[in-house]
Amino acid sequence: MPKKSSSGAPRARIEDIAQRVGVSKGAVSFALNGKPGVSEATRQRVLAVAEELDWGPNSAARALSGAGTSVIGLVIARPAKTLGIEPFFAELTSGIQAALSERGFAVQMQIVENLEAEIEIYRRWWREHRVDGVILVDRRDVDPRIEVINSLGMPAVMVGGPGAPGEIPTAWADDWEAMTSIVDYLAALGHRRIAHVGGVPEFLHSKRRTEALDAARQRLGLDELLSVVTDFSDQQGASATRRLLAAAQRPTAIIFDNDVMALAGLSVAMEMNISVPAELSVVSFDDSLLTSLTHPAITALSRDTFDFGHRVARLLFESLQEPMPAGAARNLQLPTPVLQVRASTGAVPR
Amino acid sequence: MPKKSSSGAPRARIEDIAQRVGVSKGAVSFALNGKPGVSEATRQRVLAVAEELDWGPNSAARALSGAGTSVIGLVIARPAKTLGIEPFFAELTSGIQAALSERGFAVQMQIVENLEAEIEIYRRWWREHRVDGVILVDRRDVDPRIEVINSLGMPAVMVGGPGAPGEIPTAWADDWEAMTSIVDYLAALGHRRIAHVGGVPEFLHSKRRTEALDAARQRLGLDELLSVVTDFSDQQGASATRRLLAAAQRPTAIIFDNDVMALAGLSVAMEMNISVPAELSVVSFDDSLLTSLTHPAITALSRDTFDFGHRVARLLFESLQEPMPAGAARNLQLPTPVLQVRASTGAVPR
DNA sequence: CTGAAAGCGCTTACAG
DNA sequence: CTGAAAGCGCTTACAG
Repeated sequence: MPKKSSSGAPRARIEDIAQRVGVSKGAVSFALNGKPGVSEATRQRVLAVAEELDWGPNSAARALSGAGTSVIGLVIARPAKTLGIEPFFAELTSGIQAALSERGFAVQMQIVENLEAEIEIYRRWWREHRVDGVILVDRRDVDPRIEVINSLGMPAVMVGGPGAPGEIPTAWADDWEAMTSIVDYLAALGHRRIAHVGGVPEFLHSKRRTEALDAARQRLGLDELLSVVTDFSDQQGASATRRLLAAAQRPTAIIFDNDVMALAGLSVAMEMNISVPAELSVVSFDDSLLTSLTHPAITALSRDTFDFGHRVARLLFESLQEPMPAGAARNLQLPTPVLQVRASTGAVPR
Repeated sequence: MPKKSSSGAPRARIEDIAQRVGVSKGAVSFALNGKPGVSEATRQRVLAVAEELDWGPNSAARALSGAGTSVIGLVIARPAKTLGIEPFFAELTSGIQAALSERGFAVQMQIVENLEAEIEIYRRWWREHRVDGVILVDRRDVDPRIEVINSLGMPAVMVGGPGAPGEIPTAWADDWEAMTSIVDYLAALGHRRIAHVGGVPEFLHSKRRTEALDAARQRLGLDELLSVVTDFSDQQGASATRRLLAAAQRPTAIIFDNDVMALAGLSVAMEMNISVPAELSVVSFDDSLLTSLTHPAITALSRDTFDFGHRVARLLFESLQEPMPAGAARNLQLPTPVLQVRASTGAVPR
């Protein structure tokens, strides 16, 4: 319970404007909100005085009289250490914010350690009327959040697909096609031993990628290699790479599920004196500044993550305005990421 | 104005609890908030029913009756592109959140392009009672935010020092000493031509570092070299490095003001076939996963940024509880970052 | 076109 | 120990 701050002018209320202008509070409210019921002359006076007093609506009062909070929640359940380094979320958040602030919404954000904590936060935020809706990221293959969100009746958008989870609108890019485009490219360069350092298999996008890789290998008659499972961290990316490169028949190309692991993998190759791309091609599934910072720069799937965030936020707004009829769900397929070829990939070593 | 969501159970109110238990709303409020005025038996019944109904306080109602919003604001005025990649802010934010969520506070975050936009957000958030206080980062040498915050009377903590700006409590680490420790270390390795790829000179910490470097050079009798000014971005870091390394008398060591630029600088050195650390030592002022991901790993000043955020948040809580008497200001000096020596530094080339 | 009044869900003196 | 009532700052039918 913070006390009133000592200095600073008291913040104006509608009452103050009403007194100065000499009309009722109701009239001021109508004038400020552009509703009919006041003369144009009164409206102008009200607006002028509001400006002069630097008035703004008390968000608590507004929320209490049914207007909603104009706050959107975003919870990310990943270890803070690895999160900090992943440019993806910062860009996504920027895009979300850009769309939200156009409409006077703010983003309330929280980083937590696991899914249980994430779910508990949704419950609390909803119970306490802290947000009007949430954006869910890192969709799971089997995702307990969906049932919770639906039972709460909380407006939400899920990032990750394909397929609509119950009534929750979903925005997704085609990870299958994306992975296929990488494998086709590497196969065209002559690679037949293509390894994959994947992410958390519980994440739907990770699973889709691994499945797509297997399908492509079969279609193209490539060697069967395991996809290594990691937690997306640099450590696990590095140790997976070490294991792969130490094998008798080492791969000629490795696909990493994110930019951080690709970077770590590149370092490991240098450590082991394996030249990239002469002896090993490296591809990252995520693009970011990181991938062009290295030497050689890393070939990566590129997408406009800022725009992605922007679209996701707009999708959420649509649901806020007219909640889904039961059974229906809005879906938004985003552009498939495009391969940005850089110096880390080349023809298979002869 | 979002409509009520279609599905989902209605959220319980104090009224609902009062009806079930058969007491007044006031009694329920006392019971829930642990205040005297209700019998222990009643309190237990109330708590049980609240639990059963999954009740939580409507934050708008609470805020409106004077309890504050339990929301802290954080605005970062840096280009989203470079921000995404800087682990510093994500770790700081995590630390802040850890301290805040212990007390039921949430963080409202916004990334903006410039200082003017940042200031406008503070005004709006305060006008609209959206936050109880804010945490300011990237302190400027001449910082217009200080006057704005003071005139609003908004509780705040400034990250960056030294010295207290007006009445705003300040948390800071000693950048002067930190820079000195780097230069001493490099000088001990025999380096005499030490260059510096600095950040935005308007930022107080950047300015302090540059001054400390000049002082150390003079004290140690090192060669005078300019500190290059950048915007902290990888591009400017890379081009500054190229310029430095192309000079007739190139430096034998370069100090980079953040990890992203150090990474970019390392890539440039590789591009130019300048071996690190044999021909060039590289030091980063920021430590993060990035610096250990490279090959060679980068020597860097290391600090516990998570803990930093935690302390900053606690400092803000203190001000929320008892606002500063005019003139007084709380200050918190944080541990000076410690040099983490890695493979990117070595003896001066002979 | 305008005013007076009730209501949103809490908290908190004030009576009993 | 408990209840009835006022108040926080808005919005919104309801009368005039």
